[in-house]
Amino acid sequence: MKLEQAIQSTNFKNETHKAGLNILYTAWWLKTSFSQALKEYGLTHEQYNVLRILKGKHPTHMCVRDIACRMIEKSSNVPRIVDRLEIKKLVKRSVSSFDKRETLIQLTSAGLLLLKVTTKKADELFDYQLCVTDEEALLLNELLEKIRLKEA
Amino acid sequence: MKLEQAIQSTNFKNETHKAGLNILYTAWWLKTSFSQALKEYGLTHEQYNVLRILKGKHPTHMCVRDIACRMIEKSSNVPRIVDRLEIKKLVKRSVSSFDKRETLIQLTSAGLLLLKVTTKKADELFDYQLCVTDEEALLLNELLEKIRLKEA
DNA sequence: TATTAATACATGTATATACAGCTAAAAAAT
DNA sequence: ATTTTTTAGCTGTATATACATGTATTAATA
Repeated sequence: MKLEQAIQSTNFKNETHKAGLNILYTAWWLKTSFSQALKEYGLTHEQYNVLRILKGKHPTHMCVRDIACRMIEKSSNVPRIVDRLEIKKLVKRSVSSFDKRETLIQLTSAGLLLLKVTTKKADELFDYQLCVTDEEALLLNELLEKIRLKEA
Repeated sequence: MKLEQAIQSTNFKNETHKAGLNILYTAWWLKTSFSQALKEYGLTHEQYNVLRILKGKHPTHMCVRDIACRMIEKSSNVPRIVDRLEIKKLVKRSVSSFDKRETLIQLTSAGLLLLKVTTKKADELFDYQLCVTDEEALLLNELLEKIRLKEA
């Protein structure tokens, strides 16, 4: 669907302005598809993101700060997301003995198992849902990284 | 900043997978910059979006459903966003005489004035912040619309 | 016409974002 | 060694998303 149909608007200030809205809309669309796929496993895409990040270090734990700086949305409230995951027994909290301020988070075996299933599902979704060739994806990545040049 | 730095990850399944994450991250970055700019006017970007949509029909009113289908994020809860705008006296609610189920929303003069100021600011931000040429923006738009081909 | 279905919006709940403030612990400074 | 500053994570509040349900009104149907 063209952006014009999606948001029922035709007068964009210029092509760059339209690109901004197009990025926002595409992100919403992608996030929604993704959330749908995770729904049957009782995970939100933020919870899934935290589990994925933890898997990168498994079986070692990670502190909250290290998880936070790997999140796609930097203003995510990681302690609260971990709360939800802990209730579902997908992760385990412990206090660091090196630095008692730090909370260490670790995947449980249930978390690891659920992650295995959902990762397969999520990867399939990405491959199926995103209609671009590798070359186009590469070009898209270059353009997105260029558009963000004025990043703080 | 490269995506790899932004989310401290290097092993993407493939270029398309990376593009998906890149879109999500870029959208977050853009939304954040945008919200920052609107902050001094006490508006969230969703509230701004509703005001912009209303302006398209001003001085005529619009019903909630028509606003909703023009929102970038389709699952936005428009009645609640209108609540906030109404408290700030930026919009006015009234009941349709044709169909008493419909709530009609209209910009107030205060809303119109605030929109004038914030639109200038927002447009400047877009032009300044997004580092692409018109040709690149056009290409980006084509790629984003292609990637969404499997849209429901 | 009376009943049923559909529509428009409001409202409730769980989760998340955005951001400020708090507490405890560690690091730095005096 | 004591005080101050910084850091890490938790908690509170306002707003938003995602989704389900409720209520009034209109449209459709028997």
